[in-house]
Amino acid sequence: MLDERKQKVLYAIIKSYIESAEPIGSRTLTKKYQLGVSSATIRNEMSDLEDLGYLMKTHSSSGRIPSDKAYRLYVDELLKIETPLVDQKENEEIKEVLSNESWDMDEIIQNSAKILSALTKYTSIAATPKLKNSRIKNIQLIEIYSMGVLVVIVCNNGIIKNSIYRCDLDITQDELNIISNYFNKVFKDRTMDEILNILSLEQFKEIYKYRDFLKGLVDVIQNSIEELVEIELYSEGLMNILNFPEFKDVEKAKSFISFIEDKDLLLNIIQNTSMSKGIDIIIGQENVYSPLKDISIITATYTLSGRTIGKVGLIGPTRMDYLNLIRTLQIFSSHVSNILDLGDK
Amino acid sequence: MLDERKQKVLYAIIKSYIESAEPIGSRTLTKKYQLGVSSATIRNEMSDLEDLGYLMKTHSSSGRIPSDKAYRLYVDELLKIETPLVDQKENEEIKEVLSNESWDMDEIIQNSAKILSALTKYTSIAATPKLKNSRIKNIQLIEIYSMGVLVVIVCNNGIIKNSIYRCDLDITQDELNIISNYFNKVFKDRTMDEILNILSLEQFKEIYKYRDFLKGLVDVIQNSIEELVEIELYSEGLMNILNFPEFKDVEKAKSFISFIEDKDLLLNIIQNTSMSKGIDIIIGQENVYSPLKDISIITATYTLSGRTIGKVGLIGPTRMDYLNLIRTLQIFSSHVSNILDLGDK
DNA sequence: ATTAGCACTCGGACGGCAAGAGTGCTAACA
DNA sequence: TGTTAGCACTCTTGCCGTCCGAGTGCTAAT
Repeated sequence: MLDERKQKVLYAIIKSYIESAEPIGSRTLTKKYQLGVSSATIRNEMSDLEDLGYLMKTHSSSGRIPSDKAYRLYVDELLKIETPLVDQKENEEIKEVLSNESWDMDEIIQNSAKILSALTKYTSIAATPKLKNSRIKNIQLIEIYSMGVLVVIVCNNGIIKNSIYRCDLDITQDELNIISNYFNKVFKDRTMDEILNILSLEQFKEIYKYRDFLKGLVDVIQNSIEELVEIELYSEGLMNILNFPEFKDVEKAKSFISFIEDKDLLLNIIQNTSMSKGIDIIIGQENVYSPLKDISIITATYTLSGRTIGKVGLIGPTRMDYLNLIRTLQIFSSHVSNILDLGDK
Repeated sequence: MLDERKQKVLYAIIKSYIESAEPIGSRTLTKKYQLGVSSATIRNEMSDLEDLGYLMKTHSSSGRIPSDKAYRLYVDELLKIETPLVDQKENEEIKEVLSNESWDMDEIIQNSAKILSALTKYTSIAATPKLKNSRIKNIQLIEIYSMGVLVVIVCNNGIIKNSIYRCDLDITQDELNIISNYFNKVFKDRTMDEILNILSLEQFKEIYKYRDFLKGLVDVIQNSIEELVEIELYSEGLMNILNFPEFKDVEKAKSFISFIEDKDLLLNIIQNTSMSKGIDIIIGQENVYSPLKDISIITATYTLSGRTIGKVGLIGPTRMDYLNLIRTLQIFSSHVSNILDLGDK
């Protein structure tokens, strides 16, 4: 464990580096922060901190920059503070901005990413919920003249999915109602996963006379459910990273961007963080994906009726502004959860 | 009008510059292309072309680069060729890639932008149709237990919009059917614009007993239609721009990006191009928006049953590969139109 | 344990210099 | 008269040496 002065020095360096992105030396540090000792003393402390693995030099006579280990110490400290110092103004702002939302869950999540990146000036990501375990609330078939049948699936969490079943068969709305009533009986309170498993023509023996019609319909429903179960990943504010000096080199920027655009990889990484409630942070090389050993990812979960169903996060250089981002993300995820719960009432 | 040799020289310079982004000198030009004369002659021709406004120098002893006027001459020539040399392979490729599409028009347009940027490595944009003049085909109200009423609006061009009307009022599905039948009667064959104008409670005197219920419903319908009438602009492949040497300077890249992100401005610019069928090109300073005097925009229209309803385009440096992009865009827009017409059958 | 002082080390900015690519002009040529 | 070879001149780019400032690490004094 670091003694008090070492920690004070380390935090000062971290803060300075987060601010300026420049290595900092002992003399500048003493001028910027009141540390109560001379630059020579700081010099010794810095040397010790380097031996302990918290600081690094970019070259033999440069100032020091924090290592991943230092950031880890720093954020763990930040996360210990249970109730974050909620900035009332920011709180209201987020609430305000989120409140003009529609009730469509997909839209809420996607917009969340947009708002978050606009608010923080970082790149944001948001993953839609895994719907494996959500249930079908209602399924409706509606005749649309000359086009076919509109299939509307409503889930218990407010998600609505519709698709068109194009068919030439003559079928009346009354008959469609019979079929959809039957579906509702069979699907009632089953999870998506269960439905995918049992979905086949044999299930519908009792309405066998519609089998020609059902044949195609079952496919349409299956496709719809598969799309619902799929996790979607949105990212916004990609461009924000161009404002960070560490990405002024276009090649670096490009590699960052192709990383973000590889949704599968990204999804994998954030799904692997703990699904427990709260903030999760991956710093630099803690990330298994080596090409991007100098970016950090902060994620928060959002919940629906208490269950964790998705994630929202921010990505930036390891030097990111953890203090403020953690706070923003905490406020944000709780507001999103509230809105989702409201939609589910 | 330019004599044949001048034109030949000019086109060689244009092609070379499109390829390499480097100013080219007389000697290099003669080595690269068989022009049949010596570099000194070319030198004279280049000097003439500069006087005519087709070429520019980056500094007093540099090679020449084409001016906007030169590109204009060049693309006008290209556009004169009525039937483009359709590359059969590319044709098939685009067809293939587009064929896996859903029937949702919004999705088709958005995916078109994605595919186009992936195919060309340029930044693409696509504008959804103006639906002012499309008509409502069908409107349905569906009860969703404990959530309210699902409002489904189907347009004659296959677009479907649904929204939830949250209300606590007790109303049966039979009553909902009465209301939606009434709506269908009133709205039948009216355009969106017309409906927006007449939409008010007074219209529904005959079903006055539902007025409490209708009060909120009318708002929901109005919002839905307003969203349908709005033009949406998608852009994809923003990052592709970073591959062009002219944007290796991060500041330039940022200004390009903020231009693309200003959807209103962009929409304005592409809406102002002629709505006639075919390809439209804005080169450099032809664009009224001065901050980006060195980018070009190529747009093509797509149609639904013969009527032009939207645009799709590509954006890049003025030095963009007009020849191939025009061809790709032509093939592309005709395929998209085909798919839309199919969905409308 | 702390601090002042000093020698030493880098990176970055600046200036000069040579090489390379290009131009414009002139004079000779077919 | 149009074309070409030749030459002087220009401008960019990369390279090299130098200088300066910010930093470190060590030693000796407090």
